Amino acid sequence: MADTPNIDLDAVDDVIHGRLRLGVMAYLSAVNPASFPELIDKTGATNGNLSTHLTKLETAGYVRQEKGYKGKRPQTLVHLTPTGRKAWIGYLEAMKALLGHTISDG
Amino acid sequence: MADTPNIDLDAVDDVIHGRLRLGVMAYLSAVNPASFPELIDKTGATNGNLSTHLTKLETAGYVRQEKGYKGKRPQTLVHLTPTGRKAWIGYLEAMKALLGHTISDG
DNA sequence: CAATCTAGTTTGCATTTCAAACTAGACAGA
DNA sequence: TCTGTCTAGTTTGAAATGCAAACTAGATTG
Repeated sequence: MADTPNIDLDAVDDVIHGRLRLGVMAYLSAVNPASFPELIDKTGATNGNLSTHLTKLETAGYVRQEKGYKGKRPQTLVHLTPTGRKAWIGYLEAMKALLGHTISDG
Repeated sequence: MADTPNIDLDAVDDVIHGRLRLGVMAYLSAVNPASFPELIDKTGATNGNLSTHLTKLETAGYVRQEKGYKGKRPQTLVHLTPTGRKAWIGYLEAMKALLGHTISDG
């Protein structure tokens, strides 16, 4: 049967899809909040790069950066927002739909 | 439970990960081969854009473009290569590992 | 008080992405 | 036949994105 798969790329949120941001979101979905150095460690990003991408996620409303102190040193805690979690779930669904087609492959 | 997830972004193949290329690969994983216009239709890409990305996938050895004729009109058939299918499977695994962390979320 | 370390931001270059403009042949009508 | 239009694709240049080097700022250490 030729029921061809529906490819809905618009459902794939580009803000999340970017490789590094995807890593950040995936990590935050399990560990929330996470510190800046922790994210560098886990994702392998440089600090400059991470900073840029966090700003992008923050602009989209997906994370919140809480600038505080750990002792006397500054420490940014990155929180996944409710909006961010919702977007993450949506992304998971979109990807599941997209990636699922191979499953029944012989 | 603080066993933090391992975020292996290097395992996420950038050639596949690009949004449009992801759509092409997903479609080809189910419908192989597919024609150029069919891919335009399914992914919503412009022809210029699709052309560029197919070249990229071809350079990576993931697809093969078979230029033939349907009647007298030219028709390019895009085939997923064995290498491409292998890469696709690898991509699926990488994403599964990355996206899986949320599953047990309450 | 000089050097170094942690934490993070700004900046500029390099790559990537995208669609508009173009090429080329097939068909349709006068 | 030759003019226009349609399908099928490629080239190209402008815009967005991604990345890490260079920089800022305060804390700690010798």
